[in-house]
Amino acid sequence: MRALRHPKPEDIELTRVLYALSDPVRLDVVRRLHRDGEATCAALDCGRPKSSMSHHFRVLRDAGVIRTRTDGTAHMNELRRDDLERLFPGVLEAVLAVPEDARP
Amino acid sequence: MRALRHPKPEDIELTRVLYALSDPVRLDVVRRLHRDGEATCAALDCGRPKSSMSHHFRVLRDAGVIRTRTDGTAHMNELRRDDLERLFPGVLEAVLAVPEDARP
DNA sequence: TCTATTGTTCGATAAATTTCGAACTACAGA
DNA sequence: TCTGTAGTTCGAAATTTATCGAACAATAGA
Repeated sequence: MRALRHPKPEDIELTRVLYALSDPVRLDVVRRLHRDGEATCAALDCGRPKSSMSHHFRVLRDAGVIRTRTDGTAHMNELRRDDLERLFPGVLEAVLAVPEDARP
Repeated sequence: MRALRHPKPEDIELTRVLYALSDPVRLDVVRRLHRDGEATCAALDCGRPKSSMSHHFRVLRDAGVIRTRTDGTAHMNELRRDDLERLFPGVLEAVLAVPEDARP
């Protein structure tokens, strides 16, 4: 697989992070990573085809929201809590604290 | 002028709020409203034509981020801090706390 | 080595968004 | 009433995004 690009902390932009979090599918992924700590792409599929999910993972990765490491043939994803908290204190925390059912 | 639609608190969605905040122009508007308390559309133009700004105000209004009241021929805008804080505690606060220059 | 399993990448299509000028509405004031 | 000011709405064009199937790449295991 081609190397997965992860932006350096200095290159993470707030508007981009907010955009990445503004999609229901991606927010769901982020919430599950928050709950489970980390998970493979397969474990996070939201009923969509792999290519669609791959797109969403890329948006999250490019925005700096998640970090993906290779583990065999699987890709293990986790939140970049450390970087995000340092750059935008409280933002991710507050978003994750919102009850999931608030609205579809 | 046609009545400006403001979603009821129960209809405000997190993903929509995040989306509204994910645009540089709109985030700038929100930051200025935070700093100045309230402002007319004219006072908030970001060098763009009125029709473009009007579009952004509508996105913010439809998402539930701002409230617009008519004051003569002017439209006075303010953040819906109360509603947002009750629905999504800390989200707006955290976003507004991020230094403006963080990144273009 | 052959075969699954995992994901990514490539097109292509459909749907949303952004942007802007022009036309229009509403109110205030001379 | 006539004029100016403040914003919205209407198209239309240009970007961007989302989605999905199909093809491809990489690793693990039999």
